[in-house]
Amino acid sequence: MPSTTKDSYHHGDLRAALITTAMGMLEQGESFSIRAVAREAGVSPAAPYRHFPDRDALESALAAQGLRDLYDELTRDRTPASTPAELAELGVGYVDFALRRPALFRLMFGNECDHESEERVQAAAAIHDLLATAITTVFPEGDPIDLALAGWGLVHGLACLYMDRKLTAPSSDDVAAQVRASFTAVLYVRPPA
Amino acid sequence: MPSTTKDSYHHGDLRAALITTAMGMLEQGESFSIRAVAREAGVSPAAPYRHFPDRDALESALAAQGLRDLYDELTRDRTPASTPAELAELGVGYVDFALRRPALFRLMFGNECDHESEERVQAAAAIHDLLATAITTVFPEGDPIDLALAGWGLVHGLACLYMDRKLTAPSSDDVAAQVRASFTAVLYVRPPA
DNA sequence: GTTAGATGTATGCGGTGTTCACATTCAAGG
DNA sequence: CCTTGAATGTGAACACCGCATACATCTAAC
Repeated sequence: MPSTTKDSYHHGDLRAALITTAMGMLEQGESFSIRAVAREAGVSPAAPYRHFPDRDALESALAAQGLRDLYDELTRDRTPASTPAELAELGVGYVDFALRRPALFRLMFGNECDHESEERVQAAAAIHDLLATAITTVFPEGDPIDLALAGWGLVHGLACLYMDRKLTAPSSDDVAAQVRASFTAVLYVRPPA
Repeated sequence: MPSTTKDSYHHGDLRAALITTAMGMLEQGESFSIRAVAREAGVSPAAPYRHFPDRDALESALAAQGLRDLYDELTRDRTPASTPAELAELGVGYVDFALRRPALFRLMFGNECDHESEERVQAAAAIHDLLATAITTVFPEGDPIDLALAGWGLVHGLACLYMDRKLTAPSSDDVAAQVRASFTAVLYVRPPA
């Protein structure tokens, strides 16, 4: 069984080590570079290219992992959303994830994600399904496509705006409160006759 | 009157030339680098640093210009929004801007925008006001803060998602239609009793 | 006119992604 | 068991980047 540390010429499981190392860098502070990841993994700058054709491929692997993490967070300790309030909590979870792991979130949603990696599309599809079923359950009479569009757009926009400091809140609890408030505001407002 | 082309040791108006050159690069294709801008302006790589302390400062100037452009687009040929449909058109304009000038849009909204440049905050404030008055005019009875949060979040999220290909549409007209559809879907949906 | 400040240049440092030739190791077949 | 080929690592290099520092040149104000 090959170990994770490099006690010989060959690393053992460099691919996994690169991913966890890069993920660790993403968690604390923006930047991550292939060279820095290689350095921290105790390997030469060219070694990562044996496992990922280029930087985008590594990013894609990280993004896929991030999508799975997000899905897990949104489903853990929660029954499928069946009320507007529970739907709002999905949004709160989405925004919270973005603010706790902004660099990863950017990798997941903030680029054109190239030409799909299979695990990535699959992880994204799981989240899409989660949203779609929640929407149709909570609003059986509305247009599910348009409502999902609006719901995703709303929480994604809030996530980005908080992440980039265009909106601010004193604490993550306040962020959550504002997400809920915007959600109910838009749900219960009546256009004037 | 100094010309824009470099016919002598001094450029004439390098600061403006750098901004327009960089803006031109942003318009077509993502990247822009200080060195490339300097190259295209026919000037040495270090020259820009006489006019901008660092890259962020140039980006801030570009972002400010972008914010003014966005404001102009949102107000040109339009009366102040007084109906939900007109409010939706503001959102359509916002998303359309993002898709026509994605690299600039990212500079405007996709980073922490550091420590404010004065022209930048001012340009941003103008847009905030535009949104706030539109919201209070269209929904005099709703909570204006929460509704503005939701409205901005919605259109910003849609803009980002289309920009990063998480959502797709055949043409910009289709994007506009989907923005309107999500807007009305969320406005007229009734939470089940 | 001289001189001081503004503006441009040349050069260099440390960083990046990526490639290429080469080294080492592992795993399979004779 | 030994050979051999594929997988995986190394080292050096290229072209780019942001940025700093020392120096050159021009302009404007006294």
